[in-house]
Amino acid sequence: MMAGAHILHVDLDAFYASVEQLLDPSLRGKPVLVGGGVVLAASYEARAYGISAPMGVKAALSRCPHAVVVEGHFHRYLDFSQEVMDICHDATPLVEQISVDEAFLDVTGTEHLLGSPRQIGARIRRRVRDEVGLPISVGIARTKFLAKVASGQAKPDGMVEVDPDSELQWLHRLGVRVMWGVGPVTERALDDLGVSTVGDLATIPLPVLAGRLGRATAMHLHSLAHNRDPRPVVSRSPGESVGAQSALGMGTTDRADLSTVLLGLADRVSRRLRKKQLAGRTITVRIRFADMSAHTRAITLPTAVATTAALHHGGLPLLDDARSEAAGPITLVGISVSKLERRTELQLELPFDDGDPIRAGSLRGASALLVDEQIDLARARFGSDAVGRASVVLSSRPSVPNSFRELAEHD
DNA sequence: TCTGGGGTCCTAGGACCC
DNA sequence: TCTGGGGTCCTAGGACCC
Repeated sequence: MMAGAHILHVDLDAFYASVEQLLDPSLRGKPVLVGGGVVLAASYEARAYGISAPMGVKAALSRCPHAVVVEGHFHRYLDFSQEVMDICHDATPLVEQISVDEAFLDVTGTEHLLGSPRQIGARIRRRVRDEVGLPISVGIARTKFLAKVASGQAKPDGMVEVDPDSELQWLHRLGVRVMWGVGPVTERALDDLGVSTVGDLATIPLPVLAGRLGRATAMHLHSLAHNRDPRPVVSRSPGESVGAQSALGMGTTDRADLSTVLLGLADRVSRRLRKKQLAGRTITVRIRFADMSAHTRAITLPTAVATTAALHHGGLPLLDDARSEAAGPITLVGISVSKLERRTELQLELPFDDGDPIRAGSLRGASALLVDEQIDLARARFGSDAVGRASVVLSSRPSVPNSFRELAEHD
């Protein structure tokens, strides 16, 4: 990193749980769990009992019987997130949002205008607390890695600035789990090498590390342990895949049930693709058996697709194939689309009852709204399985009819 | 503690091309 | 009939993150 860079990492504390406490004052000061089967977020009051995501709610309640479990207002979370990101953008245009509740800010060179990084961080924390109502922690350092670790050390509701003159001393005393890229498996592998702190890690020669962890992981961790992190803060790319998945409780072996689940997921994914005006060439289906073993199948198509029917039609054979890996109930089904392309045209298949059961084709992309209206229209006419029936018709035909323009003209 | 839903990145092998 | 070295694309699995 160039000397003198000033990077902030901002991280909302227990985000979902904090929003719930904001929306319902009776939850404030209490242990709050957001989630259903598993804990998605736990308030700090709950964390004091050793609860953390993704622990099962039952297990969490056995540790803290008086914890309050709430389902969560997931649509609201995005709004709160956006308000916070807007505040960040007031400090610098160079904001890299890395998830719903975190971002990096590069404030290098804004000192004259806005004050020191510490003053900027303090102002962001104050504004988020006063204007949004949420606690947020801030880490300040010369690199993204150190800033991220610092915000972790600052939690909850604090701010930590890493002194540029003593970065290594500060970093090396910490446990390796603070590093991005070290999870349970890597932590165990490092433990076998006698490594428990970042300082320990820095003493291990790169070839030894690579032999144990693989080349890329080794180089990554080796660099970070030696405080080398040249990654710049960049405004976020559009994303590389869109997916949806659903856990099925006890699971099922029934193919019709699985097909229905897949259809629902395909519909969710296709709606999001259309909203972003994206389509993808690779469809990946993922399943899980009761023993948690996971299997995936993928296919890459010659052209990008974005419709429910196309995803369902493409994904069902993949699901069938993945199922052959083992016997027993499927406990999770997921589908995702990658190799995304920006679309100027949107595809659509709809069933009709005028003798010709289906028309399919493309529509000029500016009318994403129109497409959603068309699908809603089809649903209203044919019921919720309209798109499912369309896909059945499609699968019985060798090729997709290509005259949707007619449909657009019909309406 | 028996596990949600959204993602990213890496590895290894195979097919295929020149 | 047997065969190098380099590259790209694809697929399956796995680790990790929030």
